[in-house]
Amino acid sequence: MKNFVKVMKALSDPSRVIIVKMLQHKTMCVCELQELLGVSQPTVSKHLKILDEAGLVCFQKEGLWVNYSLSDGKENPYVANLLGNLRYWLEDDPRIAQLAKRVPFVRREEICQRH
Amino acid sequence: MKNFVKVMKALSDPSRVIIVKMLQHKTMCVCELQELLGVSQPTVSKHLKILDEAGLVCFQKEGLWVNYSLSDGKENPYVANLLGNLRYWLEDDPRIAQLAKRVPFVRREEICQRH
DNA sequence: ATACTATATTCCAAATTATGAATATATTGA
DNA sequence: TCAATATATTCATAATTTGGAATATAGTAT
Repeated sequence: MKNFVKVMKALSDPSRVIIVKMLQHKTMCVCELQELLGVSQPTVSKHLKILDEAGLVCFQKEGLWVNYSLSDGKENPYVANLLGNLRYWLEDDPRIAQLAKRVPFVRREEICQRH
Repeated sequence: MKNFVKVMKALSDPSRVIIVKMLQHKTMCVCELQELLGVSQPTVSKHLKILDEAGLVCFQKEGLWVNYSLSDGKENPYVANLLGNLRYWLEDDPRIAQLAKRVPFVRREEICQRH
């Protein structure tokens, strides 16, 4: 129950749903997501932590960058099912469709100082 | 997006998840659910309203009683999918398993004054 | 070591949510 | 019409959540 509710809660916030939908297109670091969503860096970090703790995303450190990607959901049936369905769900959402178009052009080299 | 988040939010609360799991077994009125969950009547009513507005449950009035049952989810893909999966999910949750055993013995005639 | 920078965490205020007591509503039966 | 009752709503309060400013942490390069 606790685990199920944690996954539902994680997907109960539009910003986090958008993060998930964007990560379907590309693994991204915090600053790329920040640029895309237009919110503060701590806000993105906190959303990512909630998604991580629900098992929806995972991350890999690469120097100063932390690359976030979608979890494969192997150890969590709720995650596997929802991430699978979210490939199709919300594709017609205006905001998501609009942001998705920008994903290929969001590049950390152009956002961050160090590169 | 709004609709998706509404469904996720509705399933983000343990009490509401329990209500859904109990309604898998039997259509029940408010007082039966109240008795089963052990919370106040207004609390049950409000949880049911949230579930109703998310499209997860529907109700039918029968005199003073209002019978709640699971929605068929026909007009909502998120609802259809989640209610379908919830037939299997959480079956091994201790609290849910324990409450489910009591469902057949919760009868409005023994709870309510009027019958 | 030191300066720099991407990310995480802390702290706080505003917004939202959950709960129950009190009250209102609606249906029934006399 | 009036009393009784199942459910819904209102109101107040405590708990949780969200977002950003400020700060801490960790990795990099000089």
